[in-house]
Amino acid sequence: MNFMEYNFRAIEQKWQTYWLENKTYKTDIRNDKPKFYVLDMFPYPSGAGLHVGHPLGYIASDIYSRFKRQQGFNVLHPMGYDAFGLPAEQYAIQTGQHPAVTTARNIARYREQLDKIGFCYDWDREIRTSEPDYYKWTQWAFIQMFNHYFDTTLQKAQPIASLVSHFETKGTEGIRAHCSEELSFTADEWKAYTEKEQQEVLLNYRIAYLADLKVNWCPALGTVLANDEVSEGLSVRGGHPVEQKVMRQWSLRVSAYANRLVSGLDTLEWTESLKETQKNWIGRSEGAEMKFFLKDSDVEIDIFTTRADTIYGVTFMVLAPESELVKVCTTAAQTEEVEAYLDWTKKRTERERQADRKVTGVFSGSYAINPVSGTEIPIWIADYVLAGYGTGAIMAVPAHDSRDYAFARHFNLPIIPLIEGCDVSEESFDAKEGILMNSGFLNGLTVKEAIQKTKEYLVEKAIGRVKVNFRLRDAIFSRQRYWGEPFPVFYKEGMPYMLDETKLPLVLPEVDKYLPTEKGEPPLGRAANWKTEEGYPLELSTMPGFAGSSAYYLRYMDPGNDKELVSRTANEYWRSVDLYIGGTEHATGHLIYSRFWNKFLFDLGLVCEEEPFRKLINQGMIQGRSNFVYRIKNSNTFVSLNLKDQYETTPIHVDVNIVHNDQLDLEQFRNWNPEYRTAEFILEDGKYICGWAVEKMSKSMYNVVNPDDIVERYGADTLRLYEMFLGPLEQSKPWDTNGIDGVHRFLKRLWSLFYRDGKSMLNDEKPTADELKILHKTIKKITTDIENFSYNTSVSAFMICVNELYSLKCNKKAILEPLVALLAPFAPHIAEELYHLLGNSGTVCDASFPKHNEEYLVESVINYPVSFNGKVRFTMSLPAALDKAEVERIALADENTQRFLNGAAIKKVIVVPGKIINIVC
RNA sequence: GCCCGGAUGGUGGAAUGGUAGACACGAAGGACUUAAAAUCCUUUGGCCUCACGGCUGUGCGGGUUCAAGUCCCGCUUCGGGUACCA
Repeated sequence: MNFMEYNFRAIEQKWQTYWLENKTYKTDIRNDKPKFYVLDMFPYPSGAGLHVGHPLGYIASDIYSRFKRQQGFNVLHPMGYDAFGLPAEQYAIQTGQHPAVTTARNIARYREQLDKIGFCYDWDREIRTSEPDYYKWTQWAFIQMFNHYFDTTLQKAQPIASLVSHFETKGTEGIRAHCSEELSFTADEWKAYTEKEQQEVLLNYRIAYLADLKVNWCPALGTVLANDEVSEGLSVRGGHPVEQKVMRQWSLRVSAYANRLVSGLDTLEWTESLKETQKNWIGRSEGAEMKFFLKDSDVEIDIFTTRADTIYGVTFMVLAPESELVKVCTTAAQTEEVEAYLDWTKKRTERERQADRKVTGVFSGSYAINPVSGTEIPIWIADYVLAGYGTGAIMAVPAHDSRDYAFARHFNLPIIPLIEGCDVSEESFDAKEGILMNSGFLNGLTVKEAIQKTKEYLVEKAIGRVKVNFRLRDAIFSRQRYWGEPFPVFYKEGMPYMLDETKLPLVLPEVDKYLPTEKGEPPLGRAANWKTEEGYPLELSTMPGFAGSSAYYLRYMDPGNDKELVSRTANEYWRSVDLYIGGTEHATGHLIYSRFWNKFLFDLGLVCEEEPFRKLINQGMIQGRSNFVYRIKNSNTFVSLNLKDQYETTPIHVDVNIVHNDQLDLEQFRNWNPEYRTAEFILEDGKYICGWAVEKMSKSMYNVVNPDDIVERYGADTLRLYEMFLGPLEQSKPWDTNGIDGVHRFLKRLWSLFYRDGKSMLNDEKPTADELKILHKTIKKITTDIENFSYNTSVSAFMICVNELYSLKCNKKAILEPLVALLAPFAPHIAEELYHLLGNSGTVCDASFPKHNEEYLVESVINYPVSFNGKVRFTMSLPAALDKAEVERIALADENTQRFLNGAAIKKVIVVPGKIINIVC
């Protein structure tokens, strides 16, 4: 097939068909090649389809995959769908349409859009989390978590059976297991427990466990949510209010892995900011746990503090309203007041509590004794102390903690400063610096020394211990929804049991409606025969969104395996993801859960790498760029941007797809909306220029750009190059179609080096030194740019290269052939066409990636800028071979130098060979 | 509040401490064309100058250096994350 001009539609269609028919992107284990695993965060297939923001990361990973393949790696680059989720279910509730139907339709649409962009995915490995043969392994992993506990000494998961045998011989003595609550019983007591009691005890240790928890309940969605699915008291999906509620729910003991989740970060090539986000979320803090005693009683109140050094400044204690000690500490006289306060706090939603930071609290009536100073201090109850963190009780040091300070001021409690020279008359002194005073044996020490000394003292006197606390909470794993993985769980006497693995997958049943039952049970309560063969009822909740995405990268290694999640052979070959590209929004959700899940499987010896994602790149968000027209008040007349100030106008969003380079297509505008059929315009220079603003990309702003439309108009290669040209990959930027003509022009110009006026321009002439220099400079630049994910500068390097070859009228195969191989990762369609035009067969995907030759890059002459006191005045060309002294001598002798010196004395001359000459005078 | 990023022409952006503004868009002028599109050529940070050329310039104020967009200190401001976490 010959093309008169760059006919991208025909070219792209031709090669997409070829790649499909020849299974160009099929991947298998190849022991003769090193592997490389490139992964995109798989999408949730929403009804809206892809907009131009979605492919940004996919294009970046595609370029890298193709690059690695051309360098001789066996590249695994799969794609699939995170197909369970709320939107399909909400849609089902409204329409009665089964979520599987909408999901399948959306996937088909996604696939069609993805195919048009020419990605090198191995679609034979596609997975969908909502397919039973996939979620079988999600259910299977859950069973393993149920059957294991976390040994805190070994810092790894162990079979629950070994815990049971320990209980049988020694009870809880010497148990080092991560648990919800510290238990204590003997072997005999254990044996005396009923089956039900034993099961209840074991739930306290299991990695997947059922417990009564204070959860985030979202009434509008009718389900509980994990902490990362709630932001500022509202659900992340939908923005509905969330309240706190105690419910019996499945949870994953993610917190057991907190230590390893923090330390593992050091082994990863992630950005510092992402590691920092995870560290903050996990929230490791080193401190001390300390025992206070209730006055005249042996009731013990444990507190956690990171400022053990401030012990002499404790002037009161505070309990969280939910603390079990509240009842114990409340005196008869205070009961009424305390109960009124508890009632009030219970009614407050999380959102109200966060929005309204008024100081509130109530005195319990009791006093505690400071274990170090022996001072008597009042015990208060206040909701600024959280039940879920530390021990739910604090020692308050108003002089050195701003929250305690506000509280002390409000209730007129004493404030004792402990740092020499600090001023606490207006605010607390929170900094961890200074010299201690008013602090008994700690006086004269620095804060750091005092913290250490206090910790030693606590241990010595047995009134406390060194403790590391984590902010990370266990992940709530139940959702009261339909469209998710069913739990492989049945109930016997109210206790949960796992289905036998041979019964997996437990397939999601049909229901008549996707709503809770009349009794308020989740939708699965509507399913007929939702019980085991033996008649035991099955779990009614389903798993959350992150369940299916937690181990999907493993499944891609061996997607068809019906015996195992992944075979040992496949896992040992592909190991872990070498490059993972996706958005930062998953920093505290998916990326924590996946790491946890993988570490658990690693502990069981089922996967060979402890960390799933070695290198991770976050592509920036593509924001919308909206266009506006300006309607003159009370008329149907629109005035162009630069004339609008002469009138009283209202800005109106206009569909960006009928605006080109900020110029409105008047005809399309009139047809866009019947209201504008009769619109009149006041133009500038015969054009209507629109205003613009950067906003979120959304339908209501009419700024959604569909990649299909871009492909239709310019071709996939232009879309790919343009998305990369837009700016640095990791930076957020607005989508702005202005400028796309530039990269399209580049491809046309490249084409014209090969083919012009209907005939081939190619020749076999020997390249000149200049041409070789252009080529090799480009090879070098592109190679380092790809390795640094600096794709925007790659595209400009290609433009420079083609512009230079164009002005040299270079149509030599010897230059153009390597150039095509170099461009192939970025613009595979045109590269494939040109590769064949050059007489090659097979696919450009296997053309080896060119290597630059430094010999061609040697400069013989250098254009030295000569500056005086750092200010450049003129340049001079000198042979590159000259050494420092010679350059200096020639430069000083130059008449220009004498002119700019103008008689001044030279103090110093700096010569950086190959760079610059600077004369100080 | 705390943590992490940014701030460079009309616009997107380039620049291992070494000629700021590469590359591209837009704009202006020109060639070709009946015209448009496409293509090609020229100019394009600001100010002064007929010109040669000069001055100025990377959010603000200091500093280090022969030399700072780049390093250090102090601010302003815009994003993102996170929060009564003791």
